[in-house]
Amino acid sequence: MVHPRPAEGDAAVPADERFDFAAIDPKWQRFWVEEKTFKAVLDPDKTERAYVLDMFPYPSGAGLHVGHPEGYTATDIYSRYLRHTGVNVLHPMGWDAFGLPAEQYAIKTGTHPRETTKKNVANFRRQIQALGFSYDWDREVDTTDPAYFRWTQWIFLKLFERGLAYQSEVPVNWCPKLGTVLANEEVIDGLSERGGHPVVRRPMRQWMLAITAYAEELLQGVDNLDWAEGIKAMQRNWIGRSEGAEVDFKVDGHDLSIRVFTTRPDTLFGATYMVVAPEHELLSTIATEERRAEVEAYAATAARKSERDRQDDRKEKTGVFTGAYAVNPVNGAKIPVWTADYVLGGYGTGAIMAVPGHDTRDFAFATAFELPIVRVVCAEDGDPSEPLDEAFTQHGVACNSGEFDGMRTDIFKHRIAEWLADKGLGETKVNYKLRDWVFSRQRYWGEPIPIFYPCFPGEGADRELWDPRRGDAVTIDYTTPLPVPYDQLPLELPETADYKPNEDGEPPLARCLDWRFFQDDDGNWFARETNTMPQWAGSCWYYLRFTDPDCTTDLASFEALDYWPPVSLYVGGAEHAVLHLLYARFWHKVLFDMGVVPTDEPFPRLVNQGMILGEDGEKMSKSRGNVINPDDMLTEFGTDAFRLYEMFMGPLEKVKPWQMAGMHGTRRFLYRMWSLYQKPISDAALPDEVASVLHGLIKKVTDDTANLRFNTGIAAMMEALNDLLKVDVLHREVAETLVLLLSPYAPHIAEELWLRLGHAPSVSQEPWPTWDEAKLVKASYLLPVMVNGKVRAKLEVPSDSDEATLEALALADARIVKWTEGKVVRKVIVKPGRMVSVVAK
RNA sequence: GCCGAAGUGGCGGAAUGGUAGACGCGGCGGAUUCAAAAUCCGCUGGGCUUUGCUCGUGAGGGUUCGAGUCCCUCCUUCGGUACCA
Repeated sequence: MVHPRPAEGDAAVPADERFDFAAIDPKWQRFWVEEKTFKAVLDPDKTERAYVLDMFPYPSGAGLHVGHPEGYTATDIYSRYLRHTGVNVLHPMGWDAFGLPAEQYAIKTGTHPRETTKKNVANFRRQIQALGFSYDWDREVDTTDPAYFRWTQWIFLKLFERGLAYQSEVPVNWCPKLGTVLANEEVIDGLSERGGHPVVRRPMRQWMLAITAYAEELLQGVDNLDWAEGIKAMQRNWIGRSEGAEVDFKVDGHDLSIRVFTTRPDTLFGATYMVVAPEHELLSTIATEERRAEVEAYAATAARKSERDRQDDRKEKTGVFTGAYAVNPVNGAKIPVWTADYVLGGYGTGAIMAVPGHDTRDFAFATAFELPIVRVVCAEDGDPSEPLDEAFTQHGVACNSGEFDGMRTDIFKHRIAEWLADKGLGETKVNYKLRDWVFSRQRYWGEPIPIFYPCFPGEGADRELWDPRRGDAVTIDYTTPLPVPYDQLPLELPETADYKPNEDGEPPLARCLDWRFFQDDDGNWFARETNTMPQWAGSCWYYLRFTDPDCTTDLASFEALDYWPPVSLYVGGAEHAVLHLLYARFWHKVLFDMGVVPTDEPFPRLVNQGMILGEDGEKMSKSRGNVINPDDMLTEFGTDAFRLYEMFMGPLEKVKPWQMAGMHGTRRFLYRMWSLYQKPISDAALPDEVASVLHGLIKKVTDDTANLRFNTGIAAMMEALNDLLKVDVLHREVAETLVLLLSPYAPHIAEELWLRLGHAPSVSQEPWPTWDEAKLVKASYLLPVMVNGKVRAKLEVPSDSDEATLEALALADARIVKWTEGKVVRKVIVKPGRMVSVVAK
């Protein structure tokens, strides 16, 4: 469709022509892509720069849903706005494309995950481009591209060099029948969710990342982040710092002690028994002969349970007495040692001193097994001899605690820790819930871990003719992990048609023998690591790659990393509140310590868009049949109406239900906007009232856009449009300003109107309008007058009236006199421009 | 349980401690039409004795000339998390 460029001053088009989005949307989308309108260029002279980033999507086969464009539209409006104000903006998009669905599809159909990914990426790109976003498409990245994951592997090697990547045997859910490892969520009552086969907890060699080494830095960094309080709280809770003390309890009759961790050393005198986790290393040592069988049976049962079951079973406390006794170091009391699965092997020391008087879990356990309960804390005015019918968990005053009686427990807590340290019985200690990150997956479609190991002929192998690539028996020395040399990166995935892990839990790569085994020049054999990285890996640093996506010498050039980061605004769903954001912050801090990046936090400002629910107020899902497809919306309502609606629904962060009727509303707004520009354009000077309204609108829209309050910014434009449609002419200044204000929100119609106003494209590169405070002032305004807190009159008063004048005007008004008659006016509060409040008794 | 967010018309939502309900949807009435859709105009929180009065922002208290907004207690919903000693 060809749009004749109208002659100067003649914007008149046939009055019956409607905004034809079906023709106009693709026209401008093509224009932007072809002209590279939104190409971001590193220009050291442009000091005002911004990096506006969306959490890049996993390109699923289902395509875009309406939640994606919510955040994308918000960042797009913001990016376009910043560009109008002269800021150099980096606004990229890419694909987090490794992941399980493509692999499962491969197992089912034999289609290579690479093919599935390629197809899905193409579809996502098409859908996203149809939304008219101002991404710099020259910076598109794909985590599955070897040129990209070369640097993911590079970072892994750096972590390995720094001792932050290591191997460990950690328990996983292993289902021998299915021949696979299962996630906690996939195990129900000790059986696999699919098929109902038994699942065991089994230690398997895994690669781990030592995120706990950064626990304190990750925690402290949270304080300075401009993120929603809720998300910051979730990160803090996940890291889970707790301060307390470790205390040694001697085991009676043994030359050994068991160390416990407690946050309440002030309750030490109340420890009436001790519990060690079923997986505790000393359990079988301390168990007495007559108790041993029962203890071991209990430990075996506990080992068989998945974490999920252990959580589900927690209402009912179980446990077994070991027969052993420990000595309380503060009072010499002999207390029984039990084992119970409410004590976790992986936290603290895997053993606790139980204080049933002051811990709810210990109280429940002591009650169930009839163990003694002693009060050692009471309220300030409480009675130390009063029995406890539930655990008293607050701080208070120490009692039944020997020499410490009467001391406030919050002080006692620190005093006793020092006392224990002096006596060599313990020390203060900080613990974190955060665990090291299990970084390996027994899967095909992920980044290969760039590590290899020496290997040797296995038992019974013929040493002379031995060749592990033929499947000869092999012994791999996993204790000697060797890094793939940097110049051999990327280490790419081998081709295979077999994507399933085998019955031993070995990943598919283990069967790619030609890839797995190789010889050095001296004829020594080596075996590659066959686990791959988890999906999180690629998303841990993609925001750095966007700054310089084609760099071949570094993950990005120094100049790019110095110029663009940190991300000035990061927008995405709250479902990534913990894992992605914590992992990315971790990698970023390591890179910062290495001197690779200049800032210690990657995302100083984060906004989480609220989920969009279905029209029924429920989460959108196929099974509920309440899914809205963006493609359908674009066809029926146009891109701009869709963008406007998603922003007009309510505040960005809020959870909001979809309302199809709302789409009609924003489309109608655009039709009306189009019809406004059918009016004759006047070059006359603006009348004062019009100028006042226009400048008020500029101020409101500017303020709302800059602060991401898009819903009210749109409302202001709707309101202005309603007024403007009532007059016969459209002043050129109004016409042009309005197009500019609209352009970040509804860029297609804005480009078209800008063209028809006689300008060359693109409106997106025009300067943002500014307002003049002086022009906001009107000659008079409506002043509400209250009597005793109720509005009784509204007076039209001159804008320049002073307080005394306003007070006089208010008190003289007949409607006010009616309410003050026969009363004494005690006080008059006058706020010029706001209201007058009269107090009369 | 704990942490976080939020409760305002028929619905989505607006309101620097200062006219509660902007804007949009829906509804009602009208114009246009043979008719309908679309479009345009007007009205639209409840109640009443309707130039006006009164009630009204989850419930109850409090601070203030004035509270949706600030403080206290409680209720409900949503999100996260959980035997973390």
